[in-house]
Amino acid sequence: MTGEDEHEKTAPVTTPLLSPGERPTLKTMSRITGLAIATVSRALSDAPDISVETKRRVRECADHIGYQPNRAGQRLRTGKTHVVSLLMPTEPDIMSHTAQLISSIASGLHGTPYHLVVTPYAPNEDLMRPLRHMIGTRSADAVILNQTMPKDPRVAYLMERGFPFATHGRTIWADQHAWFDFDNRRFAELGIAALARRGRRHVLIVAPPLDQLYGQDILEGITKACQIHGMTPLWLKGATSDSASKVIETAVSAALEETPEIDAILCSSPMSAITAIDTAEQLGRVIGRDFDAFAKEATPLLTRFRREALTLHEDVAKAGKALACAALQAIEDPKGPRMSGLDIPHYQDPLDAPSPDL
Amino acid sequence: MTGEDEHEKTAPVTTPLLSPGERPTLKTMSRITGLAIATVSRALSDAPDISVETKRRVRECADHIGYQPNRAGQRLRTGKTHVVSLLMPTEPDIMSHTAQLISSIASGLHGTPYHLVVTPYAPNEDLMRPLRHMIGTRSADAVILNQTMPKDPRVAYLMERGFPFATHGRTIWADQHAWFDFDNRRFAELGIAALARRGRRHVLIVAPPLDQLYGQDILEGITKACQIHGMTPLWLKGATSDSASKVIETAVSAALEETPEIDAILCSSPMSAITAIDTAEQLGRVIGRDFDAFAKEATPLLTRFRREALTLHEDVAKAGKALACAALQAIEDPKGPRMSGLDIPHYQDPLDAPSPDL
DNA sequence: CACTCTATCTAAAACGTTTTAGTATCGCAT
DNA sequence: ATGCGATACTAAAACGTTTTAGATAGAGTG
Repeated sequence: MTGEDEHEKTAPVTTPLLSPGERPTLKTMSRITGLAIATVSRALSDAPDISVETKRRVRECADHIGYQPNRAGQRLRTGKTHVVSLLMPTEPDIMSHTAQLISSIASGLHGTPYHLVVTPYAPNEDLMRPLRHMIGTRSADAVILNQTMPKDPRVAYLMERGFPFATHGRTIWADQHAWFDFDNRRFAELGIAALARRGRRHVLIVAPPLDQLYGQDILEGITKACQIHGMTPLWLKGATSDSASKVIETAVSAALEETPEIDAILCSSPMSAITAIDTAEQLGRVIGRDFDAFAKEATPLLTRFRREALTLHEDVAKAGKALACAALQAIEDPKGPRMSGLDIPHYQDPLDAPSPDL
Repeated sequence: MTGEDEHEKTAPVTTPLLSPGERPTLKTMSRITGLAIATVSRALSDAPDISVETKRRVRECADHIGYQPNRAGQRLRTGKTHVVSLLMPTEPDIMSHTAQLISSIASGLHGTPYHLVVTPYAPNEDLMRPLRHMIGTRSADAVILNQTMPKDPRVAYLMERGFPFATHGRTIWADQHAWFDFDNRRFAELGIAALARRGRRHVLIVAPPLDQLYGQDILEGITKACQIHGMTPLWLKGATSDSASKVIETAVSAALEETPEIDAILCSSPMSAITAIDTAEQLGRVIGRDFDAFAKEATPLLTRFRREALTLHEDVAKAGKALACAALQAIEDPKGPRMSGLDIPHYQDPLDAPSPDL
């Protein structure tokens, strides 16, 4: 506390407590404190036959060097895995994006000795905490992140530590790490094109939040496609595609009244599309007649609830497989080439489809 | 092959290969084959300096006693955890039942040394395989099952082995193991009561599949409640609540034409409810005027898409927490009291609610 | 025969932890 | 002095695996 590292004579040339790459273990602390490994262990587990002073010292040392017990050692010794397993059928039912992603990543790991641990964190929580804990306890060989932001601090942290990982969604460092993403620029182009084909000219855009890279891609794709197809984009104000449905409703309602010539809606999420369509219909507009709507969806939500809507399927299962594969590859060769890919969407326009039997 | 255990003199009084509770390890096989542990290990990993004959013998022995490597040992030695971690935000968005369950179980484990591994399996796959593998490799201390059937063979297996577990949904052995379930009998009663209050008399029941216990509860609940409220239940034929929407559509359509006096629909899933409502409306009936619909849902699907429908919320997050807790308790004391609980639903009828501002 | 080579196997160490059995020290009653 | 019982610590074993550095033996070579 009193002196920094200014003059060396005060400190009795302590051997460096922790050599650079060394992971702190009980042995490390035993060396530092001069106590036996057993004593250190028992001190940390608050055993009754360790003096309070020793416990204090050990705990201080542990805090200082950032000791976290090695799970494998504990497991081997105690026979406890500290794992609870949830068996889950991979049903092709209406699983949300997340569930489907989990399921397909785990499936992608099938046949390898790896399995998938799910670590949820509250949205308002420190993003880094679960990551630090995972790396600290060495409880995984790789990590998969989703909902990555352009300058995601987690990605920066992982790259800096050289820890294997893959992201669902790109970052600004996309050329330096493994990722998988959906080609949202293409999605935007396909959407605008499909709406233009139906003779629509004024499209209301329910845009995604712009803090993730895909939002910007959609923005650019739409802008470009609108120029090509001679359409006028109208960006929804005051709401994004993941706003609460009430908020979207209000915003769409206002937009439609302000700009009555709107004859198309393009949404980046099925939920917002449903809300937008409902709102338009409540204002007396009929889908398919007065306007058309285009949106992407990971699970057949819109397809089922609003058959009139034009939908583009986002293949989450494919993303899961790819991410599993990328994670394995990153483990195998952390310095090696990074697997990544854009999933180019394919849109089959109902106009071109063989007429359904309805 | 030639002789069974008829006369003992043929076999040179082999010590029992595997004592009763013993888990086969490399040491076991070393003892059996007379080879060194190292040799056994290297034979299994197909090392180049082991003779083919030895490899054959070792592999045979391994198959015979059902050897599966201990993950903790491997992890400790190699430093590889064989875990890939997926970081997942616990967003309160429209997560499906499954995703929400996963998320809440994992949250329930927060603060304990346990974490959640998700093991998906294909619906057509052998139900027991993932379970056997998990127990075989000792890769978990407890398991949580969902979608349990009344006589679920997995439950029988786990009880027989004395392996800690908890189920989402009851079985016929519910008094002997930890479980958490939703009170579907009560759901049925509440639904019938709510429909009766609206003056409905002929209710079409889109029943759940009856291979799970909850289906039978709903059945009984409805039967009893209909008697009390003087309602006539009409069981949908040819489809259950998890049939494909086309199937439900056809069945509901047929039912409505055959029995025009139907003025209510009760569904055990939101998806089937949406389909049923749509079908009824396509036949010219208006919800709220000509009929009412009641369904339960885990995520606000129906609530968002069909606000006129009456919905009962099934609290999956609560189930997740309870299951996590039950699993931990089962680990702690496998012989101890089993935690279990019925989640009694509470229904707030919109008729009683303070009038909304719409 | 001695020497080297190769093929096959083994002993032992190591990973990090927890726990068992024990040692040393001291005060205190015999 | 001797024995006894705490108290506070430690040495060593064990968990199951993989890997390193030999060991053994037989074959081929000079």
